[in-house]
Amino acid sequence: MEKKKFYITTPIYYPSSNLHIGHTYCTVAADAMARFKRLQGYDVMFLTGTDEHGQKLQRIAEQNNVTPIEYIDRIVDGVKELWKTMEISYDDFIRTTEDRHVKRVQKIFMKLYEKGDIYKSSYEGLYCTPCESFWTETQLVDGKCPDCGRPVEKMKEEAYFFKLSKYQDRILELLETPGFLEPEARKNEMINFVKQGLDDLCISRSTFDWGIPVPIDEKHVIYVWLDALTNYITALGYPDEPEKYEKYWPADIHLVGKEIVRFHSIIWPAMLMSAELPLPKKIFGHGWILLEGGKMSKSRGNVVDPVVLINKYGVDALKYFLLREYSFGNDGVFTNEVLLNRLNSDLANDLGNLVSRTVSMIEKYDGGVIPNHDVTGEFDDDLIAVATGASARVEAYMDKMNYSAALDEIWAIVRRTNKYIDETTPWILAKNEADKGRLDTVMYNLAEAIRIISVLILPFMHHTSREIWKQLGIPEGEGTGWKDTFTFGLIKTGTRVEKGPALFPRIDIEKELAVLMSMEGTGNEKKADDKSDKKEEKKETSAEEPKAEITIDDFDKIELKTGKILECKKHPKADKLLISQVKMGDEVRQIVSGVAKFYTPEDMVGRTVTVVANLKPVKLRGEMSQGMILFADDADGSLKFVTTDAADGCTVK
RNA sequence: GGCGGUGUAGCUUAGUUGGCUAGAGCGUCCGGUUCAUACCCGGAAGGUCGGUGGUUCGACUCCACUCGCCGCUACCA
Repeated sequence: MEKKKFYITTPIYYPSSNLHIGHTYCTVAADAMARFKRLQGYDVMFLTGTDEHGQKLQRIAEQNNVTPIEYIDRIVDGVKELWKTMEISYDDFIRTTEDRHVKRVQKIFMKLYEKGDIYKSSYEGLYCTPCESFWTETQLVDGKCPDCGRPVEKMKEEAYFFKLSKYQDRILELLETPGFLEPEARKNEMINFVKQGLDDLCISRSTFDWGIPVPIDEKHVIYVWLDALTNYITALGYPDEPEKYEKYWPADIHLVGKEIVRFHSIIWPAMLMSAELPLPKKIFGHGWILLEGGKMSKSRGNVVDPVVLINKYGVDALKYFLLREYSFGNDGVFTNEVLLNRLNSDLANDLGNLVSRTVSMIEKYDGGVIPNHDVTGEFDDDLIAVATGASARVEAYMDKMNYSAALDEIWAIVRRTNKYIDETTPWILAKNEADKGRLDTVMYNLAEAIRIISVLILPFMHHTSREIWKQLGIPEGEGTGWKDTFTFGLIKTGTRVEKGPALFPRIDIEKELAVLMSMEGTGNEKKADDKSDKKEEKKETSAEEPKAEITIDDFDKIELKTGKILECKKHPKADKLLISQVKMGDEVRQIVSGVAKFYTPEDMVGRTVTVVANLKPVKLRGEMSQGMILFADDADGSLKFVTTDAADGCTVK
C-alpha cells in the first residue's frame, strides 16, 4: 500500500544576519509536525531554506567588502549549523541562489509571461511627471494623478508586472474556503484586503543586479516574491524534473509568520493559478514570540540566542518550551523566568522525576527487571484509560496545529502516572511479601505508561524518548511506533532497566536568572514593542531603494528651514495625521505630518524643528500642508524629531 | 475613519451548535507521603466570564450599545 504523502514547508529565511528565536520557533514547529507525520506513517517532505537575493544583501556584502555569495555562504553555514543543533529533520534545504532554483524560476517566469500575465509597466503605466510618481489605474482620481490632480501620461517604465488583479475573484473565493487560511483572524484580514482591490505586482528591478535575470530582458532581475515563493515547487524539481513535484505537490501546509501571510495566501496562489498548478492546501500564520517591552526587559535581562539556551538546557527542553508555552496562532511573551519555570515544573518535576522514581523502584523492588503483571488493582483501569486514550486526542490537536494542547494532553498521562504511584503506595506494598504480586503489577504499569509517554513525545523531543527507552531497556522498534500508543501492555516482562542521569536536572531558578541576566545582550534580541521586523518586511516589499546620487545643484533645490511649532491638533479625518502651525521667521504655515502614532499634539508644541520649506503645498484629507517637518526614522521603527537650538526661520544648509 | 479579532481566577488560558456548582496549568496557603531530581499526591482560597441593556424558563455562550487592547487597511509631502 502506498503511503500517504505530507508536504510541509517553512518560509525561506533572509540571511542578512544570524537567525533568532523567532525563526527557530517556526522551524521547530514545522519539524515537530514533520516528525509527527512520519511517526504516523506518512511519506513526509519537509522543506526549508534561504532567500538569498535582493538589494539589501547586495549592499551588506558591499559594506563588508565581500561578494554577496561570500557573505551569504557564511550566514547560511550558520543557519544550517543552527538547524543541526536543533536537530531539524528537513528533507531538503533550498537556497534561491542555487542553479536548480534559478533556472526553474526563469522557466516559471516564462510560463506566466507566455500566459500573458506578465507585462511591462508601459502597458498600463501611468506617470505623473511633476510628481515623479507611477500609478495604476485604480489609484487615479477622476483619471488624474491622485496627488496633484494633473493628467497622467502613459510612460515606459522599466519594470515587469504580474497581473495579480486578474485573479482577484478567484483569490477571494479561495480565501473563503474553510481551512485554507488559519487562524481565522488572519483569514478575515486577508478577505478584507482583497475586497479593497488588488493591484498588479511589480516583479522586476533594474536598479540592482543581485537576483535572477529576467529571461527576456537582461537589464532586469526578478524581484522578491516570484523568486522567493516559487521555492516551494522549484525545490521539488518543477518544471524540468517533476518527479518529486508530482509526488508531493500541492503542499499540505505552508507554515509562515503572520507578517507574510498576505504573500502566501494571495500572491502565491495567484501565481499558481496563472501557472495552472494546484494550490497549497493550507497556509498557517503563526504568532510572534516577543520579549517584554520597554524598561522591564532591561532590568530582567533576556538571553534569546537559541544556541545559548540549548547549551544550557538542551535541545529537547527548548523545543518543548516553545511548543508548549505558546499558543501557536497567537503572539507570546518570552522571559527567562517563564522558560525556567516551565522547564522545572513540566520537565524536571513531572516527567524527569517520574522516570527517575520509576526506574529506581524497579531496581529496588525487582532487581532492575520489569516484572510480571497479573495482580490487577483498583487504579489500574483509570491509568490505562488515560494512557491509551491520549493518542487520538493528540492527533486531533496536531491536525489543528495546536501543539500546546497536544503536549498538555501527553502531560495528562504524566500527571496521572505520578498520581498512580501515590495511590498504590509501592513502598508500603514492598513491606509485605504477600503484596509482591501487586507491587510487580504496579511497577509494570508504571513502566508501560512511561513507554506510551515516551512514544508520544517522540515528535517533539526524540532525544528524551530515546533516553527513556535506554533507561527502561526498550529496544527501538518494540512498542515504539505510533500505533503502539493505543495499546497498553506491550513492554516485555523481563526487560532490564538501568537508571541513567536525570533527564532534566532541576534548575535553581533564582541563581540561573542571575546568570542569564549577566549574559544580557549576547543574543539577538527583540523587544515586545519592537516593530522593526515588520518594518523590514515592508521595506523589502515596497521596494525602498537607496536614492540615486545627486549633485550639489540638486540639493540646492531644496529649501530647508527651522520652524517653531506654535500649535498642533489632530487631523479630524485621519488617525495618523497631526496639523501643526509652524512659525518660520515672519510667516506661520500649516503643516500636516503623519506622526500621530508616535506623538500627541502636546509633544509637538514648542519644538523647533527642521522643515522642508519649498515643498509644493498639498491638501491632505482636506487640510492644507505647506511643507514637511523632518523626522528621523529610528532603528526601532519610531520617528524622532530633528530639532535644533537655532531660532525659527533660519536656513538649514 | 473602514474592516476584523480579542477581553474568563495574581499569571497563561479551555469552554464546539445557550443548560455549569465556569474547567485546567503555574503561583499562593494548608494537609499527606518518602519510591523519586527538596520531588509527588490531595485540599483550599481566588472569577459579578470587560461594562450596560435586551432576547430567553435559562447566556461566558445570541442581539444592541459601550470601554480597553491588538491586527489589517486609508490618509503619512
